Amino acid sequence: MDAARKYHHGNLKEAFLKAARDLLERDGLGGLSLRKCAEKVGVSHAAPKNHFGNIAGLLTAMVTTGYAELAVMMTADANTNADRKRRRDQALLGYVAFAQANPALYDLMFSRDRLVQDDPDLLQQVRACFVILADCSAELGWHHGSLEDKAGKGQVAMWSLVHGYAQ
Amino acid sequence: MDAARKYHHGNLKEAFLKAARDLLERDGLGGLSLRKCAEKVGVSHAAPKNHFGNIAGLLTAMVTTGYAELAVMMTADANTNADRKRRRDQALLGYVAFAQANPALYDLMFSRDRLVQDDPDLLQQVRACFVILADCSAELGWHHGSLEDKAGKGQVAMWSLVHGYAQ
DNA sequence: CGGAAATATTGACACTGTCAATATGGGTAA
DNA sequence: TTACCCATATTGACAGTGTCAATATTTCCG
Repeated sequence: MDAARKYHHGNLKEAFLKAARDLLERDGLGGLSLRKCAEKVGVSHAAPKNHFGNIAGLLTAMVTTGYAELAVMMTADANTNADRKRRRDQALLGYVAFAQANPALYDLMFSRDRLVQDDPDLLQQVRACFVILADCSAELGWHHGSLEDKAGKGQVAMWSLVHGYAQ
Repeated sequence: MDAARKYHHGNLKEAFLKAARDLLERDGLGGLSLRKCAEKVGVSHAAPKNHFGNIAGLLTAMVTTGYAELAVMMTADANTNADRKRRRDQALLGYVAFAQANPALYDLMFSRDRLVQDDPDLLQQVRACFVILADCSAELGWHHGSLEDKAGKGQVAMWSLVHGYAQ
């Protein structure tokens, strides 16, 4: 059976994520609703219940893919033979580029409410992005002070800077 | 006539702002609605229309008062005879203290949607807070480079740092 | 082949923001 | 004082939302 036509109507989960992403960037968060997604996909309004539970689940899943894409954009040069400084610049520029390319999604990624904050998949992707930024700050000589400083304040400061700049 | 009993039911605008603030911190942004505010104040559900237009207007007015309070907390020591470093620390600590004391409101203050971004009162209060942070960064010797750097990058970096830390 | 489980639909419900029409009362000019 | 105007508040209605229970449909597997 075609992987895109599993079950009754295909891979509804990914279809919903794509529809939600389109609606988000086109009409903003205010123009995004479960029912509009369902109509766009061509299923009934209660279909997403099985896959996401509630709208927070859908938004959380979408944001999780956003963090995955962010990590990709920050590590585009990771496997090239560019030097460390070049890779660090790529990471920071990739971060800002992602925020500019997906403004509505980026805002949603930092929305306290509306998301399932303790979702395991979400936390995993967030940590992955944090690690990348951690490597950046480690290469900047910000790790003066204790090891705890290096593992904490440095990366927090790095994320704060680039996040504030992007915002 | 008593200032608190103007018109039919008193100063409804401030009453709504207070009710909205209470609901926001108690139940979060998801538990805040125009109708709940109206019920809490004791008026009909369409009463806020005259004062705020729509819910974005109410949230914007509430956020505007939030920025005003933030400025107050950042300048608590402004008129004392504390030295510059002391005042700068107070500003940054006041910023973080405000964010911790009003988490839901603080999140809302950085919400792109839901607010009327070009509201004149809001912009004025935001600029006031920005100026305070600008003074902080100016005292830190971050103004290397051109004057434009001093007036731009420095303050942006300062706000980014403290905002990211608070978040 | 047949039951079990996953998946999707239907219908309903409470709740939301918004609007038009209407009512109410204060301020003010005659 | 009186009559009018306008700011303010209420009522009723509407479309849209998320969510749930009950039901139907399809796929999977023994």
